[in-house]
Amino acid sequence: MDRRPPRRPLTLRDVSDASGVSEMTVSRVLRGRGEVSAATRDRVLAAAHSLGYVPNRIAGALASKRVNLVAVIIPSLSNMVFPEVLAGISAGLEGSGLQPVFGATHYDPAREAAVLYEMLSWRPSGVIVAGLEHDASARAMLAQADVPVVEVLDTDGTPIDSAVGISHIAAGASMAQAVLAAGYRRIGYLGTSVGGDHRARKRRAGFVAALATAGVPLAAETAYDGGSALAKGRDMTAALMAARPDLDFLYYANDVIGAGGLLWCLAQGVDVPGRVGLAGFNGLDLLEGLPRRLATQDSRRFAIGRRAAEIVAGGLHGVIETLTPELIRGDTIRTLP
Amino acid sequence: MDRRPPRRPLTLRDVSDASGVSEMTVSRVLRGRGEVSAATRDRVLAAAHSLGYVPNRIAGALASKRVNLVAVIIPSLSNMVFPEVLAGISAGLEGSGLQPVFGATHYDPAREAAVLYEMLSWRPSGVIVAGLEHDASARAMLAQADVPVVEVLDTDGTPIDSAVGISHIAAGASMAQAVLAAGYRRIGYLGTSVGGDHRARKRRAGFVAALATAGVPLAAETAYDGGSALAKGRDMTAALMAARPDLDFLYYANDVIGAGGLLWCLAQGVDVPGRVGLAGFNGLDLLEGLPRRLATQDSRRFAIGRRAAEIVAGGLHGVIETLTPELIRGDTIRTLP
DNA sequence: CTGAAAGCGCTAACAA
DNA sequence: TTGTTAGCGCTTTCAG
Repeated sequence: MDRRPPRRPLTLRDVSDASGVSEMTVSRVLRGRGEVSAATRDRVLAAAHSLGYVPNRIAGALASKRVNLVAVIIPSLSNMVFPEVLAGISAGLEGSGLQPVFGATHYDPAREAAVLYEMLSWRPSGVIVAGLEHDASARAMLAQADVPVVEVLDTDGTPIDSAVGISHIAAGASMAQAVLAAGYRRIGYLGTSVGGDHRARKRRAGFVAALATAGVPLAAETAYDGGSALAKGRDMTAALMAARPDLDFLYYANDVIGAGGLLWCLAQGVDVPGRVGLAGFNGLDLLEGLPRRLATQDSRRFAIGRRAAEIVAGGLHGVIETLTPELIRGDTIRTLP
Repeated sequence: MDRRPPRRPLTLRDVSDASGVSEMTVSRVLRGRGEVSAATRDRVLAAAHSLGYVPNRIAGALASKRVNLVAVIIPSLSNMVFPEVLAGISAGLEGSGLQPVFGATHYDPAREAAVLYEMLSWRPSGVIVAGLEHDASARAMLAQADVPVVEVLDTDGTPIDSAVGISHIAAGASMAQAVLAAGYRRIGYLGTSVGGDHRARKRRAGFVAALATAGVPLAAETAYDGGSALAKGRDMTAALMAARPDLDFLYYANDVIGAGGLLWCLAQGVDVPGRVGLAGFNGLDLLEGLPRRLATQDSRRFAIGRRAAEIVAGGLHGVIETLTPELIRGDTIRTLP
């Protein structure tokens, strides 16, 4: 081993001195650009390696105007769904040399704008942001950003640049049709009270509208906020069924509360799907281990993240892709009326 | 899709021209540093705002050698646990002006080193990395990095700089003692086959060692890889109990497979915790909604993330904190032998 | 309180 | 194939 490296951070110049090759050529070797003789390359790499040199991308980015960062802005990390989108983004960025930087908004438009400003100050090569709803300031920044901007998870609205997602209005409507076709008529909705969750709101709206078209009103509805969603689903279901024992179908804002409701029904010996039908949303893996499979719709979040990343990596603009959320009937919607 | 003509990005100079104030003073205003008259400040802010100027932190970081990025390196995003650590980091960074940049290693040491190199090239203000096990190259880079390095989730080993986590060996041992005290003697372990999961391996080792001290051998063991963990837990449990019906306790590598096992037992009418006791690990919220609460240990992942972030934000070095994972007995370990 | 000059460490563009 | 010359857009430093 050589002696301890200096506390002063190493620069290209150190590698240049150690190898007797000009800074420019060292730079070429380290980036794998341009023609460099094998001998020179070896000398440079040996020097860089033995010094433990790590290039300074800040300087590199400033000089080249190329930044390998992608800004990712999502509401939260606690909701299972977003990490899965991140995983998809991570997968889609694979091999492109791009790296995700993420920020959470906690469903607060002002924080979204602040986080976005912060991220744009790094001049990322692209922006991926959840949803189509942004405040005026965020909207202006996104419109001015001269890089791919992909709004994900939702296509019910007008994107600023590209969008990849599903129509939550259509998803709600599609579920309503399946529920009606199965003969259920006294239908309750169990949602969340997170004001900023536009996608849940749209599903509910699509669901209610489709019911209305068939002359069926929403019979009851309730909402929760915070805490363990599985337990909340159980408790909400117990409360709603106590208040409205006539209900024959329960549509949940998401699979986790739906699973809680399902477990409650099974524990109570309620006949599912005969006496009461159930459905959630997201298509979580989780459901596969339950004693009975909850009806749901696959929200395609991994695929959405991956596709968004590909759009950014490809430097594309104006791409709009609406994926179709597969309806998974599971065991909680009866087949015959 | 289409492509857009590049626009020249705005610079300080544009704001300077628009406001008639020198670049230097504009810079001061925008950073809130130094004494600037209210009148000048207002003029500058008005100009910056109306232009939609976003500062270029790349240039700023190069000039000031200050970077508001924190590198976060975790094995994966699909395992619930890591997003929660990220959420803790996000919370701990709140108000510090620091932003997390994350990368996933997929439990591959070579990828860990590659991701780390990539991140260090941005000269982050700190590094938070999962675990104490790294390859020689990663270890060397971390040792040379002149910023806080916090290894999280595990304290069974020697950290490079700081560490915040729990002792998984002790956690396994502690669970073993609870199991033995309850009188269980024919004990099986249900784990994962992810080779790089050092923490699960350490829990198992601590568990087995503590059993051995009491003269009790591990009676059986099995492992899974991939797929829906809840379903896997159910299937593994079914298979193991079929092969070894004499087992009276099942220790799971994590709560999700444990929950799957619990649901299977309940569905089969197995007397839990009388005939068979069960325990998992992590203390997931999920468990609160199950018909019976699985015994587990809180792995303190949010707190760990937050604390690690605080260490980075504080610029601290050499801090070692071992949190204690609370034992949650739930309803799946009997109280009397 | 405000401004001018001199880089930060690297790479584009050109020269040799 | 390799080297030289200018910056990239900002902040530090020091002068007014």
